[in-house]
Amino acid sequence: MSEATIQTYTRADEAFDCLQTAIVKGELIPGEKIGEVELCSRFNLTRGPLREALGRLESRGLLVRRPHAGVKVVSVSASELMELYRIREVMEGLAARQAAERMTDQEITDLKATLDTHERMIDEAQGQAYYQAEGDYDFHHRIATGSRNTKLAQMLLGDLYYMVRMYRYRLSTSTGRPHRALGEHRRIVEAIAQRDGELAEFLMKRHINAARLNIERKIQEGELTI
Amino acid sequence: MSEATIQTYTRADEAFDCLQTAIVKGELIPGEKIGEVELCSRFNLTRGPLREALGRLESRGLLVRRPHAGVKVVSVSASELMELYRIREVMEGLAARQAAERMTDQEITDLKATLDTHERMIDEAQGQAYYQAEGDYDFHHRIATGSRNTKLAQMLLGDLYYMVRMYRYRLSTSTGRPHRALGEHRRIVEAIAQRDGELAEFLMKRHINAARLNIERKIQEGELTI
DNA sequence: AGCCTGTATATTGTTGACAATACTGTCTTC
DNA sequence: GAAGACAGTATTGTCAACAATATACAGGCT
Repeated sequence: MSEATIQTYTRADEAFDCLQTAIVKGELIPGEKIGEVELCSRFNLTRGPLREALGRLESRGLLVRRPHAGVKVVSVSASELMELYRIREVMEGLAARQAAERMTDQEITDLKATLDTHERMIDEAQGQAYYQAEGDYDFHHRIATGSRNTKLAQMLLGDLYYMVRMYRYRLSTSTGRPHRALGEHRRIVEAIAQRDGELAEFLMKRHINAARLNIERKIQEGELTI
Repeated sequence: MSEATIQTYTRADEAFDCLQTAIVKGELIPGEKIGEVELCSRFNLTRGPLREALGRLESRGLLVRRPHAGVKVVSVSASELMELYRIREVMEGLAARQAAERMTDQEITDLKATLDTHERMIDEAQGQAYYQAEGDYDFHHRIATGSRNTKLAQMLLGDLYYMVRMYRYRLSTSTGRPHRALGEHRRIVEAIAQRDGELAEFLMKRHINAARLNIERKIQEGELTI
């Protein structure tokens, strides 16, 4: 049965996916109040499944809801975005450490291969921040999964990354940073390949801290308004 | 208006709270399949709001849902529970550090006062694990809130604690551990009072690690089956 | 003129009925 | 006698109408 893995998708799941990507891609702008009927016609849904999806999104912190008053996309302030990076720092540090202990050799080989792909992507898609961001996302995704820590991966992939990506979509990566980030990625993978969990954790924390400082600097220089 | 803060509660919120506490208190046992209509009659609800609540709970990882097949309470294995503690270790470490930097003097004073209350609780309610657990929860709750990191507090209080409490309800605290835990709490508060974030983080991580080892030992000794 | 109050309206919350799907038991066949 | 297929049933997913509430606007009062 090749179709055994085809899980039946319910309308609520569909609604959830649609809304989540719409929020991440910035089609629904933060702070904007959105009506239920408008969303229904927009995504061809009925209100039942939609409300279920809204509940899930609210629970994940992507929406805020006031009873009888409507829902709106969450708007994260600059300081809150920085706090998000602080959380990522410790959680992904843990993920890197556990990945070093638990990833299979095959997974590590694949991870190295993806880094090569990313390098080509950065060279080819010169300045196209979108693809660079996707590459970065891919890397962190693999580490989170490689940790074999179900809840940790769930929290990173299901919660934090969506919120971070929501902002990464609209801020261009600074020139030079992608190459530096790639170098940092390589060192982290090196540590994982050597099964040095402590080092992998340290390097990952420093990597995310660098990304945070990069954004912080941009905000202070006024290049970026959130 | 003293009633300005009375947020209108919707039936879905009610359903969510009911189910969450029912799961945490063990009234709904893990792995057990539960029907929607049964839940409705049990909590005097209708299926609409209930389904919304189920969606939220699934999104938080307290329930697992298979389309057209029903929902069941998530059953966390022993190793998964240990992973939960690993996550707590890094996240609460961060919370303690930020709390040391940001809590007001008043909050610290209050925190010290609650520790005195906990001490009395432990002495009086000799062996009554329930109250001891509540005191412990209270302490960690205050630290998380004191971090002034909205998302961090949300993830700790809204996600992790419920899963941990779900198991703490059914496992008795070992004799001797409450007093030791209280001592550890005192040292953490001491570090926070001295605004020593680094120390607070270290002590909190060690505290949670000790709790993890305590449970791990019990499981290995067979005193505890999950 | 500004503020408060009351009503109208539009939006959200809720309900119960209907449709689709997975499980269970029985019957048939090997 | 056991295994597979079929149908019935019970449960979940979906829908559209109804009720409740917050916002907005208009009118009156201070």
